[in-house]
Amino acid sequence: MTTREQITEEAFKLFLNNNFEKVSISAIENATGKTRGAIFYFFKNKEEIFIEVINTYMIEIQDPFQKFTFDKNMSLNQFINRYVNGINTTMSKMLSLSVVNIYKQYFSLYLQASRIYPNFSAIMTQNSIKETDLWEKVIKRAIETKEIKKVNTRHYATLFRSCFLGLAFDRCLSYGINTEELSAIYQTIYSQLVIKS
Amino acid sequence: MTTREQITEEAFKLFLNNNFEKVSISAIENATGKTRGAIFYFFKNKEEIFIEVINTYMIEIQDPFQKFTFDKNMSLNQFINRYVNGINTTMSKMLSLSVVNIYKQYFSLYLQASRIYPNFSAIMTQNSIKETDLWEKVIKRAIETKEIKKVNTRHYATLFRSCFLGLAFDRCLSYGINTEELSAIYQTIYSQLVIKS
DNA sequence: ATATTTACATACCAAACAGTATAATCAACC
DNA sequence: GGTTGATTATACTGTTTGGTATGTAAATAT
Repeated sequence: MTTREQITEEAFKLFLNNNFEKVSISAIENATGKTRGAIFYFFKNKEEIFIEVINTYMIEIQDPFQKFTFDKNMSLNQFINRYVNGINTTMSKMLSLSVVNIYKQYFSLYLQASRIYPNFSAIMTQNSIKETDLWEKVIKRAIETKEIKKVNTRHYATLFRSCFLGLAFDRCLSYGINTEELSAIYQTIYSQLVIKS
Repeated sequence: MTTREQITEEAFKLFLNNNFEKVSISAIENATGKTRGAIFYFFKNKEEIFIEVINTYMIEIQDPFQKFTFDKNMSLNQFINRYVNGINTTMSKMLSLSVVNIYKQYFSLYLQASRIYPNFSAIMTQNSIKETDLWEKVIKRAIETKEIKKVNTRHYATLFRSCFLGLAFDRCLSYGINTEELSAIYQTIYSQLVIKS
């Protein structure tokens, strides 16, 4: 791993646990074992380190998840399973770096970024719309194929998306989110929509 | 308004827009028109100001909402309307103090508090459980009275709660939440559960 | 009338901070 | 083996920070 990558990774961990202002260059020195000289050789200032952290660990990492293959023949049920699995793997990736309470830290960093990183809000808004659109497509197809009843597709798309976010946020200060519970809730909603044959 | 209240209110506005570390005592001086002497006469240190802010604007303000009258005879449909209205009024109260993007600021403060305010996580966890319990009670009654179909009450209680939170968080960086949309989504879920007579 | 408390204001300080200037080290290449 | 450029270490600086020490005018109590 290059020095630049080391600095970014350690800074990421620090920014997860503390506010931008609280993370001092000295702290990054200690965490990386490098000195001021090395840090300011690669980065112009602290903000630039933050930008790099967000690019690496919040924007690029989300991309493959956003673009995860949308199979034309996928049923809503399959999509739900795929979605929950996607959440699982993304978060495993995170957990391999950090330690505990990943959601709380992630949400915190997310809001920090919205203050410091230019265009962050715009990028995340785009992602949100894209994901909801994806949900809607799948739901529409599920209605066409008579997998589920006819419902307001936009509302259900929003619901499927918000439901995970909301649960994650609600639980982020306590015992955290549980993939099985999330999956079960999705199944409960689904079971009210599905046309039993 | 007492000096103490003035300091608390101005500090609240500052803490909504900036991280704890970024809000300097000087900033509070400027915002209130008072001086260091006054501030440290009423508060031991910056943390104590923060604690007071959280007590006043996050904990006490939520209490009446948490305890909002649960009428034994209330249908799920009525409860949903009451809930959405409750959100509306709570947020109006906030808006009268602050300016824009209230959810983003509120979530940010919420996560700040979880780091600085002792027991904040525990208090909020309790609130969360209480609210979900309340939803579950109403749903159970709605099943008993044959208002709605038989469903997994815990899952739907969690869903009804998470749905608002998730939508609010999802939209907090963009155009914000819309009460009509929220209401419509709740109605869409409800319409799949209701037994049409 | 005097003493004491309340409610601030002013001046100051040590520590921590981000960032800079410069020196030292290292590897690669001629 | 000396030169060059990339990388890292060290020493330092001006500024900002939270907090304190002290002062003081008015209110209240005795």
